[in-house]
Amino acid sequence: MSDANTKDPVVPINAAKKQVRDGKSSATIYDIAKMAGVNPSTVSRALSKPGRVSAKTQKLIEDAAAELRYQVNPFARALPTGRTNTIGLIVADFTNPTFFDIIRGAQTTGTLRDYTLVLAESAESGSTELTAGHRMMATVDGLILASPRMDDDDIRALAAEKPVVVINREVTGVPCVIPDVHKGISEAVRSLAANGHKKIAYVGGPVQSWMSGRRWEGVQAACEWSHVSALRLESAKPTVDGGRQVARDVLASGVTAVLTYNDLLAIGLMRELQAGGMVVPDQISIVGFDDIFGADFTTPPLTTVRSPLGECGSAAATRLLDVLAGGEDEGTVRVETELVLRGSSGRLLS
Amino acid sequence: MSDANTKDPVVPINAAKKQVRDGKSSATIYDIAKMAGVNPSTVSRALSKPGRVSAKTQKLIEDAAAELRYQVNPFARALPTGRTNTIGLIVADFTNPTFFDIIRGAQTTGTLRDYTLVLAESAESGSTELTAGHRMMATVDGLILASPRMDDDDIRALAAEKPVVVINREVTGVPCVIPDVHKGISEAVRSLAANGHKKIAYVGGPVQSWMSGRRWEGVQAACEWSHVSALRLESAKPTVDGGRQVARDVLASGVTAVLTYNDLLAIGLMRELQAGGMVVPDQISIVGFDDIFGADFTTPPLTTVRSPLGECGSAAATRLLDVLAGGEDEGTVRVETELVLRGSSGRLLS
DNA sequence: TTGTAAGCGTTATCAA
DNA sequence: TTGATAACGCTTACAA
Repeated sequence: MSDANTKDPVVPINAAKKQVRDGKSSATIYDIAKMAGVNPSTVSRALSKPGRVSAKTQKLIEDAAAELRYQVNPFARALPTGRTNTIGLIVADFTNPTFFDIIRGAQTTGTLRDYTLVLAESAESGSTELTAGHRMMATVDGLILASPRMDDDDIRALAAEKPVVVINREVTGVPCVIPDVHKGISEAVRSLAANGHKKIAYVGGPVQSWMSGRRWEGVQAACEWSHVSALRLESAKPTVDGGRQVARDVLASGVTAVLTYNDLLAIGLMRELQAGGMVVPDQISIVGFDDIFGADFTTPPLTTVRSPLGECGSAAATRLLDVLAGGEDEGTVRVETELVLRGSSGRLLS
Repeated sequence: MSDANTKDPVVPINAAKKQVRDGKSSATIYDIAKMAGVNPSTVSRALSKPGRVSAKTQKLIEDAAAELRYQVNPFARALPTGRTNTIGLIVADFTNPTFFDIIRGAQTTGTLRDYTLVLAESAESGSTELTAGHRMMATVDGLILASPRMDDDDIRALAAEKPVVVINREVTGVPCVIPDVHKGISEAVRSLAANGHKKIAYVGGPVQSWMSGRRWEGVQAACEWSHVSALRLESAKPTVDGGRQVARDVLASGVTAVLTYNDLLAIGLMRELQAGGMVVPDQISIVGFDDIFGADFTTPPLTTVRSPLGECGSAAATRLLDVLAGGEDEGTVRVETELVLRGSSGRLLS
């Protein structure tokens, strides 16, 4: 009776693996139990929640576990509990550095709280994004959605399955964390106005982008307040290339300053303008959005409204983990934006 | 008999979860079996490997699965098989844009082959990195290590557990994918020599960095070949800031051109030099390494030896997945580097 | 405080 | 070709 294996009539499913384990791979709670002379369930108790077991056996078990270099098998644990200790993060586009900071933020705080981060790109359309979301739901305890293209109802459908936190967008009924554009934009517009600009343009991002809409609203409001006129231009895509393409519209519009939906657009626009012989900021001021990596590499360095994306990522992870830990949480968390005044904006010389 | 739950003497472990499932959450092969009027094991066969089941029942089962919106439970599957359909990627530093391309590459090809990518940062020292690696091993089928600080033996120890592929470094006995610096560097040095440079410096990265060593060797070889003298300078850290700090050493060395271990160093160096009044490339040429995102944002845009990092990531994932699919694979795959000639290098004017 | 045993969803062995 | 069933490693209700 001491060794059940010897009289086991059926060959274990993967004898090969077993052999390996006996050699070096990870031990199970059964191994620990045998070594400590207790029952496996006691081992389980000792190793999961503290204090459910006498101090003596606790030590016995911990020692055995250490000696055997025990590591829980997350899959075996997930099966009965349903908890995976994993959170998912879906970003719209790996190609966009905006998401780098978000990923980093989420990863860091996830790891801190002993959660694994799994990453997916939603590419393409809102529908494939929804599919990706559903698929991911199978493996994670909760999900962070960064700038999803899905519509609100789809997001709520996802949120009905498991906890979801949305970044860069507000969806009622779902916890969200968004940069509060107000402060940063008014600082930007005030700065522009103070430098004598009377007419500015906002270059929008994708039309479906919730964030782009908010930024445009913010620009309008701030302009009104500062008595400068604002007009909206459209970009084909929110990239450096899109920025280059919109240069002629900017020129044609006759504005002396432009805010763009994001830094990539701003950089493309600036370079195209410079290539055409214009001097930034002497002839035109350019202000980007986000303060992505590399925004200060340009000459002049880009003035931009900083979105604390890393903070968003980490705030989102924190909220998600809090909900998973049993907290109730709804509504929107706002992180402050601020103007980062660098060289691409300033007084008109002419 | 129609509802087993009512007469179940023992309350299921997570009755709450069960209820949810009955409402909407995912069905199991038992549900499908019941619906299709077959045994669960038949469902398993039908759904895993094709052709092990009669066409008729196959269809029956597939229809039922579709109707129930069945999704395998990866955890349940992982338990008996040991296969998780997950690969791990450990990067040294989230803060370094170099890794984003690698992540993107690995992610993309992983997803393509239906594998999930889990991400970890190894932060700090080689020892925590080893720990992270071991921990990760529990959850993944294989591991990609990007520029690890671990020593070769540790990497081999990891590789003994499960398939490992290393990026940006060569470890004998472990499949590696590395940029072949030779071509890119000789192009760079030739270009510099053709522009009349006689004495150039290489600004090294972290001393333990395998890659930095190879690059220095490459520079030496290429310089010898082109009859220009090469000297090596050290940086405190491989960042923009590190680049700024090394500026005075560069100045003191009297070289007219410098290659740096990476683009970040080059950018920092260039800005510091420019801030001190030097004109790039008229007074000094600067060549970076990697061609990271943003390398072309500078003025002048950075000349750099491009490492196809995305390709490395995707090649590593491909190799790993091939090994997991049963292929034998060792040795090193090299991806070609090339000079990207932009504005920061050129002829000396003086 | 500890042991017993059922159950999580899947795969794989064996028998039919 | 299909059905019955043990096994994967862990958690937890219940009994002791």
